[in-house]
Amino acid sequence: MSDHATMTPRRAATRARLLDAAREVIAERGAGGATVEGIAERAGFTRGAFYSNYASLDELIVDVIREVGETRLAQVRAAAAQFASHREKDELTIDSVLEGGVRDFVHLLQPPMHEVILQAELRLYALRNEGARVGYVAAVRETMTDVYEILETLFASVHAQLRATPEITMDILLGFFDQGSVMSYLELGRVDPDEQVARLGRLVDVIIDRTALPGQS
Amino acid sequence: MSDHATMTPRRAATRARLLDAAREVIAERGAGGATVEGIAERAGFTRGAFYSNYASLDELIVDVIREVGETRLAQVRAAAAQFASHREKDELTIDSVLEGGVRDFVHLLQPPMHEVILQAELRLYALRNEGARVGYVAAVRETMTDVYEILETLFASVHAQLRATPEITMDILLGFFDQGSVMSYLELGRVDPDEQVARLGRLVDVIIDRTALPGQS
DNA sequence: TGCAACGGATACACTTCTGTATCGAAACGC
DNA sequence: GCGTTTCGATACAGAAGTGTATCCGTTGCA
Repeated sequence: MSDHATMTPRRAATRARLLDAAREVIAERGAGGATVEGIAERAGFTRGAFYSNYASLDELIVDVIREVGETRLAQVRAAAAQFASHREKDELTIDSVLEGGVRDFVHLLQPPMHEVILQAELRLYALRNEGARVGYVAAVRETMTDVYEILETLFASVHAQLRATPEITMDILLGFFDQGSVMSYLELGRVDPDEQVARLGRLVDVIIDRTALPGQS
Repeated sequence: MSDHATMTPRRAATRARLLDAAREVIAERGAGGATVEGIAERAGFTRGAFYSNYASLDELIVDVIREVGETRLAQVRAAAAQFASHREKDELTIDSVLEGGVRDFVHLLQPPMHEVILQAELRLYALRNEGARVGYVAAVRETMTDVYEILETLFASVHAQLRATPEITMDILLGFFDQGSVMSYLELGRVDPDEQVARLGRLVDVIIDRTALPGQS
């Protein structure tokens, strides 16, 4: 199911358009407010096309969860690769490393509002639907593991210590940025990039131990 | 609007029943899936009763947001009062204070699943509806301020320093427990009290500076 | 006691969505 | 090139919800 490689190009393309449409509609109207009719129409099809590709709306939403998870993981890995290539030529002080990290990762911390809403909707959907939980949790955990490895490498390269276990550190990170982006949109209607960078800096000061470090400016 | 003191008892009682029903239905079916019909029926009324008390579903949901905010604030203040009375007779070491804090506040960190879902739904509703944002943000900020003052008093009494600003500290706390309770429900289907207490302890070790402290066990 | 206002129930017309069944057209195997 | 399978459109009946209009019992007040 949903393995695009094993289906005809036409079918794969139709499903891809339905997936895109579903992301939009769920972000706009919520998982509860999303209808087969609305999604098919947004994709430029009728309901007939939908039902010939998915047995139910739930099946499509599970597919959306899978796809969003894959996309996010790919983005994290791309940012990590970019960071790794930068790091080779950059000076290895804690500040330069942090600055590089911010430069390469900060776009992940400023999701547009519809992404914030979509994430929240999918999380809620997973809370309510047993069948979606496994896929959702797996995607989150995989992303967390990747991010934690990046963090560990990053701080190890400047001999800094994370103050907490991987699990706690990742819970802090994820919760912190989730909270920050939501409150930004609620209070300002937008996310301020400079503000997020500053918040990231202050968070780093909390989660790492800077006491016995060389190379501070 | 919604000031129960200024309306007839009958009207106030009807609205209270509709509010309770709305909380349940929103938690079960989402803000998008909640209907006037469903809420009225849950409250034991017909739609006629609903429309004679609220002009629209949106008006009721805004009232739910207000009520949930008030309830949470009251719970926080009750826990704080309980904690303050305990603290007078307890020994003032950092561990006894932390233990007392955990004892009095930990129930706030283990919301039942329907509360977690309701909170998430209301947050999403506020993200989508400009009219609900002001009330939502005010309620969150007021709660945050109260909690921060409690934290500050708590740590000052044992000469401990919070490592970050109030805003950052509260964002970490809120995000951390939001993240933790959601992931607990997704992975275990429940929140483990002992686990949450342990997480709280590890989080405290991250957000405070224990280095130059007296009275550690 | 009587009447006016209020609160809640019922009825109505309208809209939106669902799932299935049927049909034409495009793509594919031989 | 021709038959077969696949894909998407159209049609249909039914379910569920919406907001308004109307009606009736209750309550409160003089």
